[in-house]
Amino acid sequence: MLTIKDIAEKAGVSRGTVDRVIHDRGNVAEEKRRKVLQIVEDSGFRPNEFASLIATNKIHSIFCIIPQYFPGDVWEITAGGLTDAGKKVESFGVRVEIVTYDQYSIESFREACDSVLAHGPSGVVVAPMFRAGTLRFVRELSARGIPYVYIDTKLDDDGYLEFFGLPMYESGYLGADILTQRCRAGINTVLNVRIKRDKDMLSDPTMLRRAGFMDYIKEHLPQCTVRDVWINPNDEDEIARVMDGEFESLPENQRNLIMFNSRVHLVASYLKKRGLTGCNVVGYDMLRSNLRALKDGTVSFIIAQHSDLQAANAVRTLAEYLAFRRPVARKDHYSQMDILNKHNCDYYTL
Amino acid sequence: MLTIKDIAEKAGVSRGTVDRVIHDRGNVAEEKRRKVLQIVEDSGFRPNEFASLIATNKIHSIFCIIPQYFPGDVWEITAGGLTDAGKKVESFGVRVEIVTYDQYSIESFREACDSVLAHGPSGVVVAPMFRAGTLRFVRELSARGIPYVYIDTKLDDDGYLEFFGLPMYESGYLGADILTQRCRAGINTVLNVRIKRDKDMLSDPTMLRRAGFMDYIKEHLPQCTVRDVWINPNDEDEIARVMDGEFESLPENQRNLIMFNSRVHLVASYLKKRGLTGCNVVGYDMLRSNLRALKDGTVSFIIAQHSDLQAANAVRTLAEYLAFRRPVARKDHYSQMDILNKHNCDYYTL
DNA sequence: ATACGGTTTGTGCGCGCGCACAAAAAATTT
DNA sequence: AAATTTTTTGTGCGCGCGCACAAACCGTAT
Repeated sequence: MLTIKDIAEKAGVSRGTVDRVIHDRGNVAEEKRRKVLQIVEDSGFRPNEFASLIATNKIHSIFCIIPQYFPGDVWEITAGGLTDAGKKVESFGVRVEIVTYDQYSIESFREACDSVLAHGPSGVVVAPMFRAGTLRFVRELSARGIPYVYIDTKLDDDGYLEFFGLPMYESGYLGADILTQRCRAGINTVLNVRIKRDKDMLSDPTMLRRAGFMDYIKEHLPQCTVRDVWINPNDEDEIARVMDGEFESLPENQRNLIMFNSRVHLVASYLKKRGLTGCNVVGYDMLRSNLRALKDGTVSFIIAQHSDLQAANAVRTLAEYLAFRRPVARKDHYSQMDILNKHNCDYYTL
Repeated sequence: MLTIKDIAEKAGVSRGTVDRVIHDRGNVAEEKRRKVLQIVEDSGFRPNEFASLIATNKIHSIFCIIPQYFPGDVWEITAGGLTDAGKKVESFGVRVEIVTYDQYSIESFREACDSVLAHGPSGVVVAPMFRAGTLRFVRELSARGIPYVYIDTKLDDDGYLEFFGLPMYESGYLGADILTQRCRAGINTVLNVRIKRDKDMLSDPTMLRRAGFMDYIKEHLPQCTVRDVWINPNDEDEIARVMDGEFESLPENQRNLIMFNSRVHLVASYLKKRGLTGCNVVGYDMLRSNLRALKDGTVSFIIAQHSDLQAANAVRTLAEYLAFRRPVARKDHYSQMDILNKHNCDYYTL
């Protein structure tokens, strides 16, 4: 492995000069600069990033801005990924801080951004919900030379370092394919179980999944109707009543259910209570309760998009970029969509 | 972050003493040893592994022993993973070398082992095929204090550092479930397409998959018969003839095919030639040709076990263990089994 | 020729650690 | 008590790098 000293000798200059060239710090005669650059190129020299890390002896801070979350919420999963990655990058001098905002208040988002700016972050991870506010924010970051990474959603600016997202539409399309796998020809009804509370939401991200699902149905099973069933997540008895009502009029071979949020375990509990294991049920996200439902046969498939891993990767690559100056390989990363059933889900717990 | 100097001051000793205690190098008074140990425990001190890496300034070599392979072989995938990981760990002073042996000659395996021992490796990754020979080999490694990692198969000794394997039986079981998903009730025939050459093999690892598959069928679809179809991988015309013959007597809704090796693309080519996209076809391994078959609709599902990633992880963790003294978290790692179809496979290419 | 301002270059120190060797302390022998 | 051996402890150097500061260089004005 080559060192800075080797390069310096080859070029007939001192270590300092090489250092100045490598880091573009100026104050070096054009002629020598070119010579050093040439040798660096030819030899493929890259400064030892570990030595560099301990020499700089800096502490970086990454601030992550995501929506507020309650227990069981999808954003809780994301936050978990951020925290996990935070522990891992601690050893190379990167602290990770999470700042949350109310996703229904642009005001609150501004405050979060301003607060982050005030802390003077080395890097930022942001899950944006408000276009204008985000644009203003990332412009300021760019002006200050602070790298930022989008997760979940991205804007169409090109200043971001990376983007880690979930293909929501595609996961809905996939869900439709998986759900209708079984006896495709005979399917004429699908129940889409939805959460009452979500009815009033301005922008429910799972609507994209629904759109993908609907398009698939339209393309492949035009004769099939999709019926919405609204349930209250906090009232077990009401769920039972509503579902009982639906199932009464539904022939046994038409019990196809899908939920686009992560709460399929709610329906699973109902099915378990009624001893109905033969239904065709598809849900999303690898919550423990969902996995349990897979194992006991009440849910057929779970599609896992690992938003926790996405968040963790965002932090990890940004941390490596800051601490090791590691260039990023690609800008856009879309999560894979794992199809889980009772026979393979045990192998997904890390 | 604490440093050795901090610990030394707290304990009222010098850096050297702390160093001796941490690395169990002896030559330190029992009383002080205990005191230092206490402080290290309490403060959760871990020496900065990056500083440690550059200070030791050692080069480690990992030797990997795997069966010989030809283009398109499964072991080629494994070798790819080893090589990839080798590039990544180069930066922390670990070289990776691959040594192959003829998996039908115990003699050749011995030679490979002896050759590796002669090179004085820092660590070893081995995919064992011969029990006795491997046992002899790993005993010698243990005696010399050289850590070793199993991939693919493991022995029942307990000296290994880690094991990275594929749950073959389970993947066969899963394959059966996926294959028979569609119109489960009506299935009465499955064709298991097999490679003629493999007929003579003493131990074909894919036989485990077949066993898992058969057990599933026995348990869930006892009325279903599994018929073997033998093809010659190098003769496209013969494949067509054989398959034509099989299909002639097979009603359209009984065209269920599975292959337990990675060659499902052979059947896919045939199906494509005949314009048969409605068949129910399951195969294994994420070869590019298999993915293509998924996309064009001739193959329904591919089960991917990522033996390349397994190999890469083996090298990575061993390298980190050697270079950074990172303790290993778990001994046994089984690969996940990803279910791929035409709608999610694009998201799996790293 | 000397002084001066600006540019360019070289060197020394420190980051945290491992390791070797010298110094100090303790134990043993004479 | 002195000499010797053995055990224990402290210190200095180097790993590869970043950064600051001093030294050297250069051209121009005095």
